Amino acid sequence: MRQSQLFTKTRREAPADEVAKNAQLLVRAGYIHKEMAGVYSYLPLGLRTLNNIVKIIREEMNAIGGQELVMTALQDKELWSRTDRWDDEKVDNWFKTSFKSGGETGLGITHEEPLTRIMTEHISSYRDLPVYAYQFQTKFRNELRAKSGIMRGKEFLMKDLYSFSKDEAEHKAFYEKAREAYVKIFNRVGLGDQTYVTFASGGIFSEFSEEFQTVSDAGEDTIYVDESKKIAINKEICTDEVIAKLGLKREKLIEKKAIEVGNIFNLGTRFSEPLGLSYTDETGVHKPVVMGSYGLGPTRLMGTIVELMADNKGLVWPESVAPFSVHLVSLGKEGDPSRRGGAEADEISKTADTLYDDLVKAGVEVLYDDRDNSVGQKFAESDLLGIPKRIVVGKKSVETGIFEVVDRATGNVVETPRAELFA
RNA sequence: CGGGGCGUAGUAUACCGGUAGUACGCUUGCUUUGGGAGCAAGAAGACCGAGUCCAAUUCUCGGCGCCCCGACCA
Repeated sequence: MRQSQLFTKTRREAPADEVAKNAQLLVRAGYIHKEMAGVYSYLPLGLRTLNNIVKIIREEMNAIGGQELVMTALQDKELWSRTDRWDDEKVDNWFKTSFKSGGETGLGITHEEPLTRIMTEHISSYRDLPVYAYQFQTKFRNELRAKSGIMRGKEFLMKDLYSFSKDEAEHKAFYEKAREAYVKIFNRVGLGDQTYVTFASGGIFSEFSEEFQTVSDAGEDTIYVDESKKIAINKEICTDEVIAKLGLKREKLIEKKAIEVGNIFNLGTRFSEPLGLSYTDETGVHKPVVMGSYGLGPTRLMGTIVELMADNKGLVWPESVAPFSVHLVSLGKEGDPSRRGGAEADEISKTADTLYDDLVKAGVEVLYDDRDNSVGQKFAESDLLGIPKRIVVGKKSVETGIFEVVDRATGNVVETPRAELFA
């Protein structure tokens, strides 16, 4: 894409109403727009980044047998009443509204209920199980206080997968696969080293749930990490009893701040029983389906990547999620060759144009800064945008066919012959 | 929800009970071009409502919005 066509602009200064690093940089770089407190729009660069994250998650969910669907945002009050999760006393962050025709509805905070009901129409025999279904959907949570930029909003994208299994053993087996899939996802987006499987409260569902916590001072959670075993315990439940149960030693645990980037809940029959999701086993006996839920927020993940990787010049994206893989920066200017320096500038511009076309033809995702701005501004903006590789087209490139390739993360510069740019 | 703070051009900010200033950005022209360029000219602003006052962007009250600390986060 030509940058002259990109409608978003960068800003030199951070917005006054943001404190979180992720929001400051994403707004400055034109990736997102704040609509209201805790409510953000994703602009072209932000959406491309988010879509890349979604794509990675989708691939890993499909790899473990997940079937993608999408459910509604509007929720059926009657359904949620059956599991006792409609009452504001029980769940306090609903956005509720009413139909003109009468009756109440709410915007989905999670989707155990609707999916369980859907499954009652499709699951009736042991032959129908197991089933793994997931979606990417905007969730709405009426948080009293949004904070931390895109990491804790009132409206946010969530991948939620639900598993439906015959029994505990089958559930457990999938649970292990889902955990492995999560590990792969965090590795692929570059957070693997700092992300820990963390034991936390199972809430109303079970003794423990598992969280994936990425160590960061921007986090809201406190966890105790055993670095050698690569697992952690959430502070909420970190008692001597729990430590012993998990086979850990208090002396080896280190306190860290962390961001919860994913979680897995054992749901048991918490939803299948009240909603009547059961199957007939081989012997003709009716049994409730055993469920699990597996959440992962792509938008929060995007914020977490910013928090961990950005530097004092701006965003830094790993190749796997970057909105473009190459930022082609032309130092030339299309123009009148008869003017002083004009011929040279025009040559540079033409060289860059041709390189852009060839890169696009080769299938490279490239953002081409073809604008007529000062060099300093172009480089500063390029740093802010955080695209992993920058190819600079200058005088030298025209004369020698050698291009400067700058690695955004390390700042390393490599003089590269044209042919190798396509490698 | 408890406590605190703040609402001034697109953005970031200053001052002031009497004509609202600066920087970036934007427009036009000329110059400039390897790290957010220079000169000149220009467009653009007081969240909403009520009150006090000769006069309110400024003071008071209410509303709305935003931020921070805490609480909450199935």
